Amino acid sequence: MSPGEDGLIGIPFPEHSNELLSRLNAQRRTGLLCDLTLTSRGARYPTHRSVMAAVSLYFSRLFGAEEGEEGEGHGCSVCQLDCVSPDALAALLEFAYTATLTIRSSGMRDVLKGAQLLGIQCVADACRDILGETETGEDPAEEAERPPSRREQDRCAVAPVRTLWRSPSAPDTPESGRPSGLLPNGGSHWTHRPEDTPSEEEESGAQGRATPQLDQSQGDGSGGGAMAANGRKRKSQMPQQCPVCQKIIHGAGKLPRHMRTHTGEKPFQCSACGVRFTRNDKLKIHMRKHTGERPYPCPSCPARFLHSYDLKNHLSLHSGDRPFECPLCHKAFAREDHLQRHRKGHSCLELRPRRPRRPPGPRPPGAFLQILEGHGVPVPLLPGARLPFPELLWRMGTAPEEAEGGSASVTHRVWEEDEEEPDAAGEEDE
DNA sequence: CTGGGGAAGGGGCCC
DNA sequence: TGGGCCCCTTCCCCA
Repeated sequence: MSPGEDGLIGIPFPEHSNELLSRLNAQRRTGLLCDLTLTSRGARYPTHRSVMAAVSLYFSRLFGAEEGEEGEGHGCSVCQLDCVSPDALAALLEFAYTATLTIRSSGMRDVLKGAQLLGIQCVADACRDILGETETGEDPAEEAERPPSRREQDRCAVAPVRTLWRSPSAPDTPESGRPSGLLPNGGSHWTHRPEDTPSEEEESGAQGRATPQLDQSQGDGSGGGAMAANGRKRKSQMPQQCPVCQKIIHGAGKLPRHMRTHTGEKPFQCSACGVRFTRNDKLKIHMRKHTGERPYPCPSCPARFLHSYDLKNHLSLHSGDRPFECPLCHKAFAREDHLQRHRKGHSCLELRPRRPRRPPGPRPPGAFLQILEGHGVPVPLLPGARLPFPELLWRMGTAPEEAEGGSASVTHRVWEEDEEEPDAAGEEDE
């Protein structure tokens, strides 16, 4: 920079946000600087007010309202949230500090409920997507935007809530400005508890539990790690179910890799250009661009390629092979994805002739949802059936009812026996 | 619309 | 069981 050009220089530290969150999480786990304790049915979760206010609209408003009041202490507060199950609360806290929501499929609904109550919209949206739900009767955005009502909190409590419990020392202050359903307790203790749950004082033995329970046991089998009791050798490629999208991940050690597709975590950074990747092998391939390495030479010409599949595509040009032919217009393509793209176009849809019906009989398991991606063929669903993440299920290649625990509420067929078979069905049997 | 490059994500195999 | 490596499919983007 020349003298006189006193411009601002922005130096990015892409790791900063991750490190910051990681250190806050470490503080939470050790209780360091925690100024807020959330409790749920005996479980205690030390946390930080600032973090909760940042992640939760509910706490944002709660602490915002408190900010304006005088005489309210800012020491260590306790907020009793019996209307959110302990596991769901733990998962939401873990999300707040790690940007990763790790839950069992069986607990999805509790987490959704908790996220709605606490105004953590992104989590609520994700849970609703996975559950295939839409907000019933209300605008989802508005639902997540407003703090939970007293009625909602009552509805979600484990035991029926008849009265709001409050400490005898709690002053008789009006509730205006404070999230409904919570009452102050000495300025720093809000509670909303069922009558039959122990009070904080009674539950002094309850220890803080700030970590999700997923890693403790997968007794419900959703983790796919169950070992046969007969001593038979463990299957080496035990499939595991993603707790977020319910997808079955095949291959030992592949679940953490898959989970990064949800978290967006990209721990592998290119030392040359700073680009980050979710996987080490992708970074390795990327590095070839910097090193100039092209390990896949064409035997017929000087061309060299970064990827083996690039070479494969290239070789088809030499050979002239176009093995992928459109069944409608009979145009041939060297690449399957180009054929798929072609078939998605309108031209073939319009010219599409009626194809013979598939003979009756069982369909291959992998044939389920592929037609969804086909030529705009209407998908006959059973009445009331919904299809969450259709593209996901389509990728899975399994019927929802075949997927373990995933989208269990989705029961539908793709076609009726009397209906015309979609084009893609001819390719399913591969 | 097509050809080609590249990225993303999943599965198989191996250690 | 986790991770590395490789191959594959699919999708996106650009010319």
